[in-house]
Amino acid sequence: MPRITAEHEAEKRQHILAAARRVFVAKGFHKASIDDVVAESGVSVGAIYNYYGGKDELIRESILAAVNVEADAVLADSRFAGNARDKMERAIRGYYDYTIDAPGASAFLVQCWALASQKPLIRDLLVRRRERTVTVAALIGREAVEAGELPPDFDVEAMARGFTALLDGLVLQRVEEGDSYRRPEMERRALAFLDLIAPRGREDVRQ
Amino acid sequence: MPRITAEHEAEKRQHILAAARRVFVAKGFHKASIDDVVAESGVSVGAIYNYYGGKDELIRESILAAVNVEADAVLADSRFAGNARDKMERAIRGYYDYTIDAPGASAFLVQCWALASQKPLIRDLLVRRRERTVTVAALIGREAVEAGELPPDFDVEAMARGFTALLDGLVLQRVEEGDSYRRPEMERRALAFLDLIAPRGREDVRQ
DNA sequence: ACTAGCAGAACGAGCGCTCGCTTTGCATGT
DNA sequence: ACATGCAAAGCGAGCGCTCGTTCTGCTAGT
Repeated sequence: MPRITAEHEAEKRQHILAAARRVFVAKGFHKASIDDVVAESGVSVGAIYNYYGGKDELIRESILAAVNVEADAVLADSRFAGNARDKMERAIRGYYDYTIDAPGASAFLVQCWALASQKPLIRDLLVRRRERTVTVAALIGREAVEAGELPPDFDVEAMARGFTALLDGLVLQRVEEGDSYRRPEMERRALAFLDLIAPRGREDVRQ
Repeated sequence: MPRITAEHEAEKRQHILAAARRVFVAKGFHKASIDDVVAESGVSVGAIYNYYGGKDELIRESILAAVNVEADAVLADSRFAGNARDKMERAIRGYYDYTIDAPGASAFLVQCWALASQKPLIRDLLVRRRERTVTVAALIGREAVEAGELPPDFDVEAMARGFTALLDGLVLQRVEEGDSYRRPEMERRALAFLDLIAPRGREDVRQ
């Protein structure tokens, strides 16, 4: 006779995981201790080990959750209609919302990249994350080629990967800037690039 | 009566630091232990503590050295002559040489970014590193504006920061790709972007 | 003989995790 | 309605281990 329903269990797991995430953001994966999670969550050590196998599992689960949230956001935004320029702009704003503006999201991601060198499992997670965003960017690029907004022999795949590099690079700048970060200024960095590629209000850029 | 000369001392410091760097790359700053540095360098714990104040100092010094090496490379390349496109291309290739291709350089940098959230001192180092590369990129951009290769009201500063974001984003992709990394393919990602901005062999792109 | 330089044993702090005990609240018998 | 039993859930002191750092004694150059 279980005293807590499955839904209660899921809630508690969520509670612990959220606390762990906050600790990871504040201290980094390695410096964060289980005691920190205890203090942040208000749940005892023993209880935490009832719900999760250990620190490693907390790390893995928190990364998985973060990547999935981001993926949902990307997919939702990719259904947006418009020309390539509009779509790109929307993709950029979506990225800002979920990965740069969201509290701790950038700091958390950077921790993940640091772990990726040592833990192949986490590296794979990040690779899959990238493939997803590259896919969306490439889709937009191919549409632009078909619409004549880009030359037909244009290397869409390479451009798409370069574009995601730009977005991730802004995550790093977000971390570097810390409290002095201001979103409008940072948005301009991606949009200035967009202006070079497809200036606002122009349909056919070349040919 | 010192039995080793100052030059010998500098050599030994270098030897220890190089070993420490290799360990940091392989295991990350936190997982790396002094014992690992002992094993890698062949120098005993006691000796290491004769030359360095502790692990933190080893970390700080190794970061400082890495940033300085990179800075020298950037400055050397910025003296190159040519149009904006050629300069950008050269800057990209220089970045590949020193920060993406060089063994462990990417993995090391990513570790630094992860530390930056927790250690303001390291964050400052990275910020100064960025200002340097942004300065070079902005210089090229301003020249392009003056030469009529870019419109006069173009936001050079924002573009320069976006450009460094792109380069740093490729560092992350380098880490994600691990052994499957191939330089030519990755070069195309930055160059495809360049093609959008200033196609090869065209002097005046707009107006 | 003396001391700079080095080696590695020893130390203490801090960590993840276990384990035995306590608390909680539902199922059941009355 | 209430008391009782009992398993699930929670708790936190403590164990074992790793790590950064210190210390003590040895070696070898002068």
